[in-house]
Amino acid sequence: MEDALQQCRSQGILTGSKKPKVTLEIPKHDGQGDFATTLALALAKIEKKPPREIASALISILENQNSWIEKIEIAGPGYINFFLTQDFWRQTLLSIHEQKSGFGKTSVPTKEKILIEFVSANPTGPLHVASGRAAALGDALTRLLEAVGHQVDQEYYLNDIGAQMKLLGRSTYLRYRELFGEKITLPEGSYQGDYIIEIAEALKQKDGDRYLSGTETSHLDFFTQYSLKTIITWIKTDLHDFGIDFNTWFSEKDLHKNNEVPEVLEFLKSKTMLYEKDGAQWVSTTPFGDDKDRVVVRSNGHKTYFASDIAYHRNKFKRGYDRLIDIWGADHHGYVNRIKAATEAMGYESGRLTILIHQLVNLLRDGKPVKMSKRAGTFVTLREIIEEVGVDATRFFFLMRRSDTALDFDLELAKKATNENPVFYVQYAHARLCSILRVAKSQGFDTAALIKNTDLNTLKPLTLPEEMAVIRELSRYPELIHSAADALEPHRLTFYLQNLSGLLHRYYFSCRVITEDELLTHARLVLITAIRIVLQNGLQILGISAPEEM
RNA sequence: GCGCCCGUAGCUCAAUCGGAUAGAGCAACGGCCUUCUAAGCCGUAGGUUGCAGGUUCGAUUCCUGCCGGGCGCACCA
Repeated sequence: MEDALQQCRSQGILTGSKKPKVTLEIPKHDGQGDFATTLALALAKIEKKPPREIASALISILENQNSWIEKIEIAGPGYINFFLTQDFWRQTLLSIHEQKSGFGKTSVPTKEKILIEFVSANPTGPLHVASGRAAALGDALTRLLEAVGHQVDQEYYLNDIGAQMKLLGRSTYLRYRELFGEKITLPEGSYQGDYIIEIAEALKQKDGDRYLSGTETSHLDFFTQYSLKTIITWIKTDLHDFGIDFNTWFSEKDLHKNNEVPEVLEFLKSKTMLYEKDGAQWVSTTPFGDDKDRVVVRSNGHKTYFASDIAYHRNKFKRGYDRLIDIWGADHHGYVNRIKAATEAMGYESGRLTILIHQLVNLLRDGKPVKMSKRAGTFVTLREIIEEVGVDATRFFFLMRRSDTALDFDLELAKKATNENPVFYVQYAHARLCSILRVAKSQGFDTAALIKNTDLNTLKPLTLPEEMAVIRELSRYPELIHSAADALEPHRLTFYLQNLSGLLHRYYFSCRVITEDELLTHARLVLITAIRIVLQNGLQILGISAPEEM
């Protein structure tokens, strides 16, 4: 297109100098070609000529230039619609079989080194639903970004120090005493879930009554560390069973141990981004878009949580990452501006930190909201959900919506979900393909050999509109992966897979793959194995299995 | 009060950088299994894209105001 525009200008047909961006899109409706461009519309203003006139000038250059082009039409106000030959589409099947699991991924080895931090729930209890959404999102994003050539590490930030930790230790300690018949009252803000009793019980089994004597203070640290260790193990196990193993578990305690918080404050001071007021130390975040400057050291000498957060982000950058992605729940969105401002104050480009906000999950049971509170212990855990619903369905469910819309997760619905859960629709499409392949094999077809001997000629029997529709959708896959990765929106992939599955089911219904006609059967086997590859590739990115039978 | 996110079919959601006639699933209604898996397919119905302006060839998309919902606004962690 760009060449055509250039030629028009050098031949004096068009006279403008500005060059609009040339984009190709896939039209929504039949009869509008395989690809279309709005270039003539965009040029109309620059050239001061009617768009249709510009379009016909462009077409005169474009015609007969490319053997894939069947015909070109001008439509509506000045769209240029391209109709491509069937060979063009068939040829994408060859490239799918050539690239296999690499189809849709870029061949460029490493573009950027990215650290994606997600879940990072406080280790004061088992993971619950909202963390599951973050987990599914972060994990799918990781593979999406890897598919387009980035190197991605996954990190979990552990808030393993501070007041919450003390409270956790205290809660376990009191439950422990309770197990020996003592009457206790849990203070305001304690963790009251049954899992605390579970931890205390395990300790009683292991060590008996040895912590009954002595003061609470003398045992508190032990109880804190013991509870913490137990809970971290739970969290790791739950995530592992959900299909996620983080590259690093970053401890806030280590951050303090290594003196990084005071260091970052010194660093900010050296950049004149730190000042003292009212006995406290403040970071200048306002010049970078924050509403107000923020306190990092309180007048009582205590460093705020925000101070550790700044130090943590500096630590990430210093480890050599080009880009950081944080995934936070909507309940933390108020912190986006300040942490972005703080990283800018340290001198890091704002574009290098992306904070992705996901809206909260409304857990429903029979359509009624389940009130959840970690402290009161009334929450549904991620484990409970994956045990009841299954990993595949849970992940798919979490990834079906754009991250910035609230997600209703009805447990009863998800549990009985056979009809209503779309993951089955996609997985069934895959299983169906496998089933055809099994039958083909039993009838003596060697699909692998057929694929090896495929070329444009052997694909000629593929002529039906249903077949072209599927192939067109397959060819769209690499571009879809790129745009989903750029936008950090894995949900686009779930929609794509549902759509592709729909095309397959429709094709299955209207055409038989295995027929008397051997050449046709060959071509169709090549087609369905290509569909299978794309379904597998897509499901792999989402972290969902592709079953061969259902 | 201020800030961020969302308002699209009865419900849950899409809509490729501002593009053509706004699409799926579920629910409803009517059809399709002597055939490679009916966890499937086909058809019908369903809309003033919250409201009102603005920007332009063109707006679900961008801007302003309003209405409604969610979340957040500490020298807390």
